[in-house]
Amino acid sequence: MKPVRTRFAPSPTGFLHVGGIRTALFAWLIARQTGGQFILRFEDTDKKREVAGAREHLIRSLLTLGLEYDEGPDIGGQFAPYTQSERLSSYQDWAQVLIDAGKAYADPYTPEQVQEFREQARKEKRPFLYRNHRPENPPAWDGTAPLRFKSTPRAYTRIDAVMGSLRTGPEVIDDFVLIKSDGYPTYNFAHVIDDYEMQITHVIRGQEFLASTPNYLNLYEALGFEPPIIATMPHIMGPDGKKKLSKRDGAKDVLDYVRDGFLPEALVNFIASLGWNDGTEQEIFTRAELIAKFKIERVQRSGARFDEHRLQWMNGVWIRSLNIDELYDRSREFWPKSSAGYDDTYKKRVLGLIQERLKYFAEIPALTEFFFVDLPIHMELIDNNKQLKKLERTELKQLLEHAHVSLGQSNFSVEDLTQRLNGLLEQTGQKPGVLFSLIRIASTQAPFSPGLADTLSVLGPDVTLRRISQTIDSLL
RNA sequence: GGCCCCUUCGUCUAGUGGUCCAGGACGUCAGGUUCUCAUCCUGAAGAUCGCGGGUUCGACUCCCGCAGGGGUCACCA
Repeated sequence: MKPVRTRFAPSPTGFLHVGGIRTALFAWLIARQTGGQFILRFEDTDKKREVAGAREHLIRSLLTLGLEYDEGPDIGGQFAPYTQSERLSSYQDWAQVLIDAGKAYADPYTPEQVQEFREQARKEKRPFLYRNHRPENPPAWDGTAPLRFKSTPRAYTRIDAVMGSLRTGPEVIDDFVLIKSDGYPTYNFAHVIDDYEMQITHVIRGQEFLASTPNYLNLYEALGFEPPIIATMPHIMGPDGKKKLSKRDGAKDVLDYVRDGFLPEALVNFIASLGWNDGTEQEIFTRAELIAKFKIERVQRSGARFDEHRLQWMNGVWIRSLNIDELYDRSREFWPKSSAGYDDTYKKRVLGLIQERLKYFAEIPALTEFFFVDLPIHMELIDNNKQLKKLERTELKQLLEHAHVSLGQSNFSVEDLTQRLNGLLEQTGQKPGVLFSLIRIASTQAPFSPGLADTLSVLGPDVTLRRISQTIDSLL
């Protein structure tokens, strides 16, 4: 058995969205579960479309999600280089092989002429096939004209690891361009050569390549290469469920999710579960479980819609699974400016209180602000509270004064606070819905907060009593 | 238009002839957990399995049509 080698081969034309990441993830999983290699290759044969910084961005996206590769443009490897623009001589050599075998020829037409053929076909509502115009005696290829593949049209029945058995007729086979007039190979040619030379065993790619795969098969035959196992992934759809998720339609960069405080393990879990499951009712998978359980045959053939709600839920599950030290470590850069003067111990206590309500780290400032600064008095929190608005201001004031006295004697441990809070309930004869709401609002001025005793304990006596006093004053 | 792929609750999905008048999860709604938000627990609503034919004692599951959606038909990948 040949060692498994999979690859992810993006073109450096932009960022990586969830669709791209999923392809990379599945390729990575296959490599990891078989002890094989995962290779990164840049397909940069279209100079016009290249975006500055895209290479670094792509690499960072993969590494951030933990999809580390064994060979790649920046780290090299046995089959370096891993950037197509640096492999031109390879393509030249194989092009020559094809020319010598009578399997490639120079395209004698001008782009305008080819365009005309195309228009004509379109007008006749027929698919465009270049080979209908294949020249009888093409000139020798001097590198200035496109080099075309001389195809041998035939039907194919093939097995796609995801799509299953696929059948196409000879009408889909055409003489596609191998080498462009600018000297660069097309994707169609370059990837076949590279996959062969890099000994790639599994090609995992998006559905947009499904239609051209028979052409690649034809080229593999002409070159005498054994084709790799091919797995074609359905597209991930945008929110409308129709179009494939694309950058134009607001598909987000995966790194944007990381920037918003989504955990890589949650992102990986979520992306894997878009179109794949292990047949059980398990939803949460660790990286190790994915490696152990992933099966390309179980990947869904239909496109899946990207549901951010579900991602948030899953991220929350992952956040809750972390111990407090690790959670704190991972959330460091998300704390509000106002927390700067507070030490790690304090912030960890705060984090412990909000852990179960966090969906992603970018919510931390909104959830924790009142632990660091006094929020302005929000009287409408009282006025809009359906229990509190029934009471006179003097009554509210009295309740807070009682609380101030009792809490003033507390050591502010959670136990003591709980006891005193319960004591106040008896003393005032009020229901928790009234008393606790009031104290909670007075001491936080926030629309919501963690449990009262926990919150007060973290806030401490100085802050708690000061804020209660301030609220009393503003009730006058 | 040709060719190819797809089609189960709003969403992600389980399901490979009978155990499915279809199961789980997210979301939604209701109730509970001494206050809010969240977590957690319980419960509810939610899919005549795209439609129509067939095969079969029996079909979500097999076959054939149709419809809808998507992809592709570049010197882009």
